[in-house]
Amino acid sequence: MDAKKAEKISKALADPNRLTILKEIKKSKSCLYCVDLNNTINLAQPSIAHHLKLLIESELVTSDKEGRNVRYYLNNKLLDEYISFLEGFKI
Amino acid sequence: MDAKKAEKISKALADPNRLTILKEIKKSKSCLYCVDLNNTINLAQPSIAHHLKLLIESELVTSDKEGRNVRYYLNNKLLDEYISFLEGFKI
DNA sequence: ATCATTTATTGAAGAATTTCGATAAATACG
DNA sequence: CGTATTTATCGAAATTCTTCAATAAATGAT
Repeated sequence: MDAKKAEKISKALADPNRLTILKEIKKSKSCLYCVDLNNTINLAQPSIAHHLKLLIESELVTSDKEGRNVRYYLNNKLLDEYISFLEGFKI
Repeated sequence: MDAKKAEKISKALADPNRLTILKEIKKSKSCLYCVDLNNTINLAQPSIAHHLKLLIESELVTSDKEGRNVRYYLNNKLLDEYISFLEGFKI
């Protein structure tokens, strides 16, 4: 992973609501629907959509459509690559 | 590590110049002087000082004074804690 | 086909971040 | 002491990010 990609992922992680979304994805046993976040996160719907978009653009989260719902998944592989990048800073 | 702390660290990592600083700390074999960064990073001195301050406030980087220089170190322990926090998102 | 539900987009306001010039503070050197 | 070097702080401008209301788009249900 290059620094530019790591920067984008760091930015995706640099917001409390996006961290909450990742926690909810984990809690939901591998996926969740966007609509479920409206109960968990105290933000207007367009704001949640915005945060999901940033997470997807960072590729930390993937999605697929199921009818009119969207399911979200964590990209474990990319998270591992990001972690490896960070390990590279260690002495 | 709680989410608030992780957010702060993510923010510290969410800038190309700060990632460069961390890389330089690594390259310098465990420490470096602030003044060395002026050659590596194309920013005015107050900007570099600002980025170093954010890294130190996140506690990802520690420092100690040596005469009029300051040495910077990576906080390996905190980086590991951050990585553990991220691992917590994995399925 | 109509209506309801879920998600996405647009545009704008406010907040936070980045950057720099100017300047101050601290320390080393002669 | 006076000067040079290194780092920190202040204040302002520019940019980026967050948030929301309004609205659109897509799909499901009746």
